[in-house]
Amino acid sequence: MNENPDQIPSDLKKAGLKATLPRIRILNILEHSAQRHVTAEDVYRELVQAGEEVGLATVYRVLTQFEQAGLVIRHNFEGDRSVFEINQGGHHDHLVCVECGKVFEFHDPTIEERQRKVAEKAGRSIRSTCTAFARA
Amino acid sequence: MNENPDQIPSDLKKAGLKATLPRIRILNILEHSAQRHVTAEDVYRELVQAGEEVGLATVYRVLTQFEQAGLVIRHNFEGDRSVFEINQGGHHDHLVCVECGKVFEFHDPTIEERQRKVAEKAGRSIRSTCTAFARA
DNA sequence: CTAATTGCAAAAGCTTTGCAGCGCA
DNA sequence: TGCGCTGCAAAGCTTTTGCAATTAG
Repeated sequence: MNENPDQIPSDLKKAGLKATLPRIRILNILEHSAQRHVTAEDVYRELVQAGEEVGLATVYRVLTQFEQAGLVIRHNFEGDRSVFEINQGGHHDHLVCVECGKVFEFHDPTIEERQRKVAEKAGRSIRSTCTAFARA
Repeated sequence: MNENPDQIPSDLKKAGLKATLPRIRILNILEHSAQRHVTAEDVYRELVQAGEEVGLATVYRVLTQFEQAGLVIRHNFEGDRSVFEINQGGHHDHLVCVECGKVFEFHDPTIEERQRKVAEKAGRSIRSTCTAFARA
């Protein structure tokens, strides 16, 4: 969590990115968005509503850069669009309803530990998890 | 598992689908594909190579119908395309490498049971699971 | 025979890319 | 000032849809 807006520029620099206005605005939105998981379109809409002059392509580019820098995590829950979530370190699992798209989060140390071991056996580390569920 | 090709038509009928040639061929491919997880394009390619006259749109339509009928499970591992897997009942988890796209499967009763409980609390049931991992 | 199904081509989305101009360091 | 970044528009992809022709039951 980052409550100090003035620290955003240095966060960006640490990530090797110039502290440009679009990037600062977008990171700020990601940190304070009401919903934890947002689409590129969501971010774009917020920017436009705030009167910012930003193109959708820039939003996509910035989000991709943030992902590569480890600032955000990209999920493909629905398949037809990506959602982005700010990376605050704490690992957690996602439950996604395939009917309504709703996302629940939960954290289960036992599951996490067992998943970690399986990944380790493959010589890798976990990025994110998602369990699809439905009413059926 | 279904080793008898002649049973495919009845499987389709049970699912409320006419036993048309494209559907029979596609279900057959899903049952015998070398790789468990295939894209619509993969299926289409196999059909064409086998000399079948089938359109890609039909493959997508049939796979979607199969999904709704519970015959296959659709995953959105990569985000840029869906992969389909025949539903043989046994639940299992997926580990997907976000770098190379490789899919590993594993089954952990403890994880499964705990996931099931979380889903139950939300009044739903699990469809599929996916853990994204990478070398990082 | 009749309704369901298919193929083709076109459309629809989401996301990426090319390029000229602008802005941060 | 220089290189990186942005905006716009166009392209690229996967997936869906409209419609006339075909096929299963």
